[in-house]
Amino acid sequence: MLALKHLRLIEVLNETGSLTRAATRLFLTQSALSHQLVALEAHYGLMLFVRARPLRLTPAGEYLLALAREILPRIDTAKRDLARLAEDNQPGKLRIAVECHTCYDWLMPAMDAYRTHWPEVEMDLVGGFHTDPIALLAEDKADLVIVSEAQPQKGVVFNPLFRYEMLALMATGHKLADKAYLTAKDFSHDPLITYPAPDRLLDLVRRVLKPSGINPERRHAELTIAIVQLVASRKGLAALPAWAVQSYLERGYVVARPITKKGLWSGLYTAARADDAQRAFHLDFIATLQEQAFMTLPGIEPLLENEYE
Amino acid sequence: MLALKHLRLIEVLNETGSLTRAATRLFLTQSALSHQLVALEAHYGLMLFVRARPLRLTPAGEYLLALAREILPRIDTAKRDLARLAEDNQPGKLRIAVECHTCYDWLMPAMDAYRTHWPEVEMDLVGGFHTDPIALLAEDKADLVIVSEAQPQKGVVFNPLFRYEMLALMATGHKLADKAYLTAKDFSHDPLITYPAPDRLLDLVRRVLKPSGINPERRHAELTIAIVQLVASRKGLAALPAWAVQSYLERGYVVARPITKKGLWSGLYTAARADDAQRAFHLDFIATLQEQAFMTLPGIEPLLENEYE
DNA sequence: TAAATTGATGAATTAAATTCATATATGCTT
DNA sequence: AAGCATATATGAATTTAATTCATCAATTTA
Repeated sequence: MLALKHLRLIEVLNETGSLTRAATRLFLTQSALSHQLVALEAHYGLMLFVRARPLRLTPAGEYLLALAREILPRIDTAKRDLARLAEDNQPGKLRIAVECHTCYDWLMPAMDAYRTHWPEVEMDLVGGFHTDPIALLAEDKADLVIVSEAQPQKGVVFNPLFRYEMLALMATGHKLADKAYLTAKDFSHDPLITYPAPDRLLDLVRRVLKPSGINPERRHAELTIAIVQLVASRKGLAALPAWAVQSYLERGYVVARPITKKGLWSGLYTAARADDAQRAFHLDFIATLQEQAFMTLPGIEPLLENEYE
Repeated sequence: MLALKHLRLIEVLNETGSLTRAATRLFLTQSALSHQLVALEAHYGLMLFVRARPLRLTPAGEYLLALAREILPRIDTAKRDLARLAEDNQPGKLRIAVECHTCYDWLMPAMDAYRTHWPEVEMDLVGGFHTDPIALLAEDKADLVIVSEAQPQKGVVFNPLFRYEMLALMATGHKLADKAYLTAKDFSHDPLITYPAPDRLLDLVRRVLKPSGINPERRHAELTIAIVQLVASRKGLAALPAWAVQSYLERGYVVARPITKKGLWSGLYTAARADDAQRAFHLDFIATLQEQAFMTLPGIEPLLENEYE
């Protein structure tokens, strides 16, 4: 009894305040965590969390949280050190190319966290836009690319990061705001405000508008905040990841609606050369990206299976 | 991967130098530990132990040993603290009565170790000899008794500690030393040197000599070393636990032989009042006794099942 | 007040760990 | 160097533990 998984549970449960959200972060079900928690509490005859929403720690729980914060980083460091020992000590390189504009928001903190763990790995961002970013791998101009589709390709390994919902943005009081969700046709009257990227990379255009033969007038902006500002100023509609606009929605700057009845969900993957893809420094970067994403981005979901180290 | 059990394995394996001995200490089979070790090594693509006898740590193994020594005591302390939190904070009392003379050898270090973990528990040794030590529990003169037999009794809970072999001791060159093992008849000619205890507590007499109707002349000594000295001086035979005489055998003072073909094996148990027996401070004392015994006494075996916390 | 979300729970399922049986390796003795 | 004793490795069978599934009860939100 009292295993590392219990310490992880307590740490995540304290952060999320909910078994359901903790389950997402730990790639397990709510039921699994409930069983774990109940078993641990029963074993010591103690309550660890007050059963209210959000879940709050009891003093005994606080004690274990302190233990977790002391022990787990030490264990994680040890795992990395072991992985390093197993490698042939040739330091790795991570030149990262990013397809999606919004990604920078969470990529930066992830890179920061990673740098402290792997100071010897040289990191770089490959700037500029590229029609085929995966080609950068073969050309040896990038070592890791973040893309929105895992198109199987020889010598390239993809790893799922997470999936998220794209929301349609409109000005408050826009007539479309009366609808529960938008369809392709709803986009035909207003200009569409997007990042300056080819249609291929715009999920809304590629997967919803183009199949319906709808091609609205365009207007471009470089930054998320600029797009939101244009929408709020009734210059048109936009489609952005839910996690990128959450804060603007809360403040009431704009209104968001799902796209199509089921919602428009996109995924993100990493792509890398096959030989790099199994090295420890590389796998740990992916793990860090995910951890950071699930920690900071609201409403994202796991994408396929994932192993927690 | 990399769980606390792996750290325990590495710690014990480093101490014992052998999977077989480590398995005894951890109440598992050699096979289980071999699988654990191989799995861990395979996961990180590293060797942790050099496969020679005795098993020796590789640098990666040393790293994990250091980790184990850092982490495990912290975890063990936390377990005790949790148990303490669950109790109603009423400190426990441990008045200990011991039936067997030799037991003091390992009881003292165990009590020392325990005292550092549970400073608030008042410990005492109940001196003198008692015809029925278990009665001391009901009389409230002792809280824990170490006995050699678990005679079911109402209100008394027994816990197995370990089993060990009793060896017959004789002077070097004694004619019985030619035999591979001794039988009851072999004890009829020489005096029998024992602790000053009633026959009921002498396993050799109770289980081997008495059933055969053999009753040799007696001679008593208080201390193990005195008994060994008398045997070496050809004053008679003795029967003592293998772990109590190992060092004398190694130095060639006396010779030891098994008693009966299968060997004469005895067990040790703790006995306590039922209400005490499930309290954390009490269970942890038993765990400490066992840990100390398996750590210091050679040739002892587990007795029935046991849960490692 | 209804609807939605969340946690709890027993049973079924799946996965993991351990044992068993046995082969292979190592070290010691003669 | 051969044989013996002891230790480790390993695949398969078994057991045990953990997770999921399906649902209910409780709580919060609309």
